[in-house]
Formats: sequence, C-alpha cells, structure tokens
Amino acid sequence: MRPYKFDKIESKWQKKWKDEGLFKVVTADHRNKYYCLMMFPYPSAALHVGHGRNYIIGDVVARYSIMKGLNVLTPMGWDAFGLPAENAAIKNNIHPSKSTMSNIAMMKRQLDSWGVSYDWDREVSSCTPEYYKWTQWIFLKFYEKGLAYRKKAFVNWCPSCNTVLANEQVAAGACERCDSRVEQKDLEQWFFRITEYAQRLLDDIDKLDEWPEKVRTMQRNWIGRREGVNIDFPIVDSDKKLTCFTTRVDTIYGCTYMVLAAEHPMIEELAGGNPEKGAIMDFVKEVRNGSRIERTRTERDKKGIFTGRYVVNQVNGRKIPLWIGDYVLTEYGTGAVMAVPAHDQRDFEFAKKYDLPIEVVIDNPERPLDANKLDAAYEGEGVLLSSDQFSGVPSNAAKEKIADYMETEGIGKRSIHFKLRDWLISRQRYWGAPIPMVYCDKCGIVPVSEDDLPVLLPEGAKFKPTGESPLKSAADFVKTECPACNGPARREIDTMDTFVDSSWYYLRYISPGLTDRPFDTKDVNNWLPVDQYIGGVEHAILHLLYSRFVTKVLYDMGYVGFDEPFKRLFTQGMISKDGAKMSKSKGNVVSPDALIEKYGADTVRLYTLFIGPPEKDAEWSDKGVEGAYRFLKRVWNILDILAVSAKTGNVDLEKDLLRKMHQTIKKVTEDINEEFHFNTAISAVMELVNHIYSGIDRCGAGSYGKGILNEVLKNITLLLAPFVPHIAEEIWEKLSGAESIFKHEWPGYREDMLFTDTVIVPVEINGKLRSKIEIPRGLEGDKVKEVALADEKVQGAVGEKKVRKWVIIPDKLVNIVI
RNA sequence: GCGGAUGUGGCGGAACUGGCAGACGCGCUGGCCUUAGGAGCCAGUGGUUUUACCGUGGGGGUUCGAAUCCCUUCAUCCGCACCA
Repeated sequence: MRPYKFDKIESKWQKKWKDEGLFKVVTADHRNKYYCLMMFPYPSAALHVGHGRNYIIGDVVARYSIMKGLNVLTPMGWDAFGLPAENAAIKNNIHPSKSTMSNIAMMKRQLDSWGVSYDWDREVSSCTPEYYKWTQWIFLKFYEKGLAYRKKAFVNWCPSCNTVLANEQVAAGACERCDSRVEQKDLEQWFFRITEYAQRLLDDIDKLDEWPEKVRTMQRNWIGRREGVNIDFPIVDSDKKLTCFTTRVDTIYGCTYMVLAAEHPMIEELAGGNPEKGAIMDFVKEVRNGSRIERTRTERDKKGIFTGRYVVNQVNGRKIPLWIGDYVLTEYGTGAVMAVPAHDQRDFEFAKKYDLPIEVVIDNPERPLDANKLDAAYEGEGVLLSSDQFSGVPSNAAKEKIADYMETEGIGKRSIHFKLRDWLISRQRYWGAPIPMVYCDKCGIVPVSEDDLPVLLPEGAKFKPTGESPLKSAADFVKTECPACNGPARREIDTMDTFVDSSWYYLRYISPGLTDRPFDTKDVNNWLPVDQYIGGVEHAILHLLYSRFVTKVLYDMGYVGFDEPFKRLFTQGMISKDGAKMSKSKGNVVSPDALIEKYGADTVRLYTLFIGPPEKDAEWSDKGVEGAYRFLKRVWNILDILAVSAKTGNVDLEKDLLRKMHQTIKKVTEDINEEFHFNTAISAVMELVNHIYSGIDRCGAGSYGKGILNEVLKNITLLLAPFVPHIAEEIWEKLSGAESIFKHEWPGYREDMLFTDTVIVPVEINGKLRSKIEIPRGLEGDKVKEVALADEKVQGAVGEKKVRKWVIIPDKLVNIVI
C-alpha cells in the first residue's frame, strides 16, 4: 500500500507548474486563443471556501481548455483601491498601501495553495502608479470627448463613509457598503456621461446571448427605457411653462393637478408673490433634507403643499392647481408630473389626502368606475371616457393618437426617458486614483497633460475622513501649476470611484508592462473579447455595466476594435453555511487553509465542485468534504490494484468496464461543455470507479487485466485532471512517466463502444410498471409485442383482457393499454 | 407592487427533446477485516397496512404515460421599487 500523501504531491506539482510556466502565454501568438477571466478580487481579508468556488471553477475551465488544445490566457490581479483598506488604515493607523500589499500576499498564497494557477507575469494591481496612470488617462480621454464633466447636483452622500456614491452603489436608500442611510447633498461632482450610451447599452444586451438571462434582465431594468410624451403646461399669469413626462398620455384628460419635486429649480420663482412663500420654502427644505430612504418608502404618507399657482392642461384648456409633493423624484423625467388620480395609485392617494378632484377617463371593462366611490386607482387598460374626440378609443391606440395630436398642435413631443443616471465618479476619499484635473483662477478647469501622468497619490496625506477629500491635507499635492498658463493653480482633490479602475483591467492584462500606452490595440483586438468571464452575480449591474460602457467609448475612439468586452459570462452561486451567507460577524466562515492541511487542496476542490450546480447557491457541509477525500483515496488505491493485477482478466467484465469508460468520457465531456455541470461530471467518474471496485469484488483479483486497468485508470486521471490536478499529475506520472498531464489531450470516446447488444426495457400496463424484458437493441413492433406477451408478469396482468393500444418506444419502454 | 429564480428522501442534489423518480455523495443500518476503528471493503437505505398501493410544495387539466407541458394556488430566495 502506498498511502495518498497529498501534501507532498501538491507542493511538488504546484512548484512544477510554476517552474515550467504551464500557464504562460505569449501575447503575440494568439492562434486558438481562449481568454478565461475571473473577476479580480478586492484584497481584503483571508479568502473563505465561498470565494474559493469562483477561482476553482475558473481553474477547471482553464485547465480543461488547455487539454482541449486551446491557447489559454488566465491572468489574475487586484482591485486594490477602495474603502475597506482606508477604513482599516484609519482604525489601525497603518497606511492603506501596506495593508493592501500584505493582503495581496496572503491571498496569493491561498490561491497557490488551492492549486489555482495563473500567468502571474501579467499580474496587475489597480493601486500602483503603473496602473492608475492609465485609469487617469481614461479619465482624460473621457474628458476630451465631453464624457467626463463636472456639475452641481443632488447626489447620494453616505455620512458614515464620508463620501458621495453612485446611484448604483445605493441599495434601498442605504449605502451598499456600510448600510448607512444615504442623504441627498447638493454638491459639485465629476460624472461620466453614461446616459449618452444608454440606448446602445440597452440594444447590445441582445448580443450577449451567452450571458445569464438574469443578468441581462437586470441590466435592462436598470437602464429602464420608457417611451412617452413630454407635455407642456403653460403657467397661468406667466409666459413660462412647465414640462412633464408621462408614459400614460392616454389619461391626459383625467389630469386634475400637477406636482413638482421639491428640488425643482422653478419653485422659488413660482412661489414669488405668494404670501405663503415662507411655508412653501420651509416645506421644500424639509423634504430636501429628508433622507432618501425616508422619501422612497412607498407605504409612507405622501406630503405636499399648494404653490398658489395654476397651469393649463392644453388638451381641454382647463386650469389646474400646481402642487409640490415629496413623492416626485427630481432625477427622473422632468421633476414634474401630471397627476391623474383616477388612474395612478400615487396620485390617487395624494388627491384623497388633499381633497383634489378625481376624474375617471378610462373605463374598466369589467365594471364601470365611479370617481366618488373609488378606493384605488384603476391602472389597467380600457376605453377612453370624457376625453373629447378621443372618447371611445381603446387606451393603447389612444396613446398614439393623442401623441400625434399633441405633436401637430405643439402641445407635447414624443420622448424617451431612461432610469439610468450619469455615473458619479468622484469620491472624497484617499485610497483611489487622483482625478487628473487642475483648477486655475485664470483658465478655469484644466486637464493635466498626458505627459505628466500619473498624478501620484501623495503618500503623506492625512487620510482621516472629514467630509472633504483627505488629499486637501497634502499641501504639496494641491499646489501646482496650471498646465495651460503655468500660473499658480490647485489640483482636484477628489479621487475616482474604484469601479473606474475595474472597468478596464481586462485590457491591461494583455500588455501589462507597457509604459507608453494603457494597452496595445493590435494585441487587445487579437485577444478580446474575453471568451469566458466568471464571477459573482453581485456585479450584474455595477461592474458589468460600467465595463461595457468604457469598452464602447474606447471602441468609438478607435482604441479597441470590439464594443462588448465579455462574450460569455458565468455567475456562480454563493456558498452558505448554517443557512446564512458566510461572514465574520456571523462566525460561520469556513477557512480553506485548515481543510487543505487536513485533506489536501484536491479534496477541497473536488468537494467545492461536487456540492451542486455551480450557478446555484449551495450549503457547505464539512462531512461532504470527507466523502470527496474518500473518493480520491479510492482512485489512488487503484494504483495498488494495478500493481498486483494479472496480465489478462475476465473478458466479459473487461468489455463491460470499457463500455462504462466510454460512457463516462462522453458524459463528463458533455457536462463540462454544456453547462459547467461539474457535479454530475464528477458523479459519473465516481460511478466508473465504483464499477471497478465492484467488478473486483465479484470476480476477485483476476477480474481485470493489467492492460485494461491501466487504460481505464489513465482515462479516469485525464477526466479528473481539471478538477483535481495534483493527484492527476501524480498518477499520470506513475502510469506513463510522461510530461505533464496538461500536455496530453482530453480523451475522446468511441460511439461504437457506448452500447450493449441488448437492452432491458420496462413494460408498463396502463402506465404502471409491471415487468422488464431483455430484448436486442433496436427491436421494434410486433417482435417486441411477442417478447412482452411472453413475460410471466405481463401475462398475469393482462390475462383475458383485450389490449386496446400498444405504445412502443424502441429501446426505451413498452406500455400496454388494456 | 414589478421582474426573475427555486420547491424532489433525514440532508446536498440526479433525471436528455414527456418514457424505469431518487444517479452520485453525506448520514444511517448491517456484514467482512481488525487488538481497536472516527481506517478500508461489501451490502441495504423514499413511505406504508408490502402479491399491492402511495409518492417530486398544494389543487385541477392535457396524455397510453407528467418532477418535466398547460391552468391555478402556496412558500422561500434574489433583483428593482413613489421611475409618472
């Protein structure tokens, strides 16, 4: 017996792979290229087995693809700027670069210990000047194209992180990172004009047919395209007008008032001559100060105030009151809504509260509506009522007709709105890439010259957050010369959102060492789009949408020749423990290190892959790990069986085993190819291994000859190689003494070896299983009937009864209806 | 509220275009081997009143035949959410 010494085996092969550069790729040679990319991690704390799943899946795909003869590029790097390092720095008084670097070292060691291999020559880290120089370059390019701009706006402010946040980083009114309530602040900030690309980002989702439907839907919803009409409402006693957007222009005749958002720029002017101006402005202030989470709670009572002014609904010339309401959002549409209380639930609630008129203009086909008796708005379709010439028209058709009418009369114009907002990219934090802009009293806002990049992050800045960027404290940094006039100027002190860093890293991997360009266009065009991207679904919107946007801009500027970065996307499920997501605070984190020490990396890998379909969430079980270990030992012990096996074995048993082997090769290949169903692939190999053992149990040591056992074990090893590479290499070496198993091609199977000559077919009577018959493969029709009727159990069940119908599916099933 | 997903033994999960439900693994039970077993090997393991019947969240339907298709309903999870 040679024991399975996984620790020796694993360190041996990990070293060999590294020394021999198994995963090294030469950029210039892109024949058969396959770019297999895993989302680069944020270097925070130690990885747990849930994180491991991501890298293990990626490693399996990479190793499998190598065996399939592809030229596989699989790089890794670090999304190294960001808040947690900075917060830790504040707490422990260690510079973020120090903690980041030590975290990187730790995670790298963990990845290595899993046997997850990368072309480390291409490692990138977003916090190094060599990298963020080009993040700044991208900013300048965006600025050049008018896609980066500064504006004053109501923005999301996280009081605990002391910084502004992008819309995408706010979930249910709270900071995505720390869960604090997000406030609205009126600040001047830098934005990327992603809205300019909204339509293309939406349209091109159709191209991404190898992405999970879920992610595509989430992106569509986030972009949120709505078609409708912008309608003008002239203000009474004024030469100005208010415009509002609606998707329900069919309800225009039921519009009985108008509501403005508290942030609407015309409020002060409108309240001008009103004796109640004080109260109005107080209300506006109160609403503006309210946190977003408060304002967006649907169940909350809506509040409003009358401005004292009126506007005209031009379709019927009616004067309607103009209100301000806390339920109107400033950032969507025009910040003004036409209120149709009979057909919009929010307007209905507001109208009820403030006793505003309700007029029914859409008939509910199921029961007539009575404005006085409504207890909820009717938002469905129907035929128009009380709508002048449009009365009697079904609501869907009316939408078009009224829009046409408004356009000819100059009342309104068809319009498309998106929920997507521009991407707010400036942050009042230290640990990020400085925005390469300069403020000059004479020249205004001036970009730093490309030649002067990178704008280095000043090491000595005090990174304690004060609400202003910590960079302000670095006097040497702030004080600079204007790139335009060389006069005294000051630098922008905000840094960039880390999602800017991560929106282009996959391009940098292709030519990580370039010092004069972010990437080489020719090489990038040869290697991208990424063939397989693997990561967590939590990035479905943020990172994936931003990356698509950045790619499209670079495409438009001619820097890349593709307009979608990721061809195929796989999002793996989360691993939980005791029914909850693994987290330090819950104390349910499973560390891979102890498990690897006890069972070895191959066991941890195998169990992680066996736990369930990789796209689904799964529950970790320490017991299950033992099962994986047991299986690997069983595979290992076949070496011993092989050593004592005779030259020849039992012919029938061997034929059986060969067939099982070819079936297994087919099954494993298909499971990996089609859906990454590693769990069923592994169970198929387990069946094959069980088959060997039970054969030996039945017929003793003479069951299988050396030759056949050797062949089967070789194929088992090949099939397992992507999953458990160390043990596979070791067995492979013992069997063939040849070079790395990953230089050997993936096994093929023989069609003619898959089937037996006879099949056992179930016989059902009236759909209930009654017996089984053995018949030659491919037997059909009357011949099958004969065999079936000859069966004792069938005879017993059929008896004298008349057979009404025969259902015969060749090689599959017989059903007799009596 | 809208959108999406998932419901199968004690547990994780299998089941291709409708065709033997429960592969594989965990756990459990028994046996062999052992000084011993928390090692290894083998066997058994959905339920029940066991010639048979019942069983894929519940109810209905289509079909010779449904975990799979249709209708309906419930539950859980995820995403979005006062988006006019």
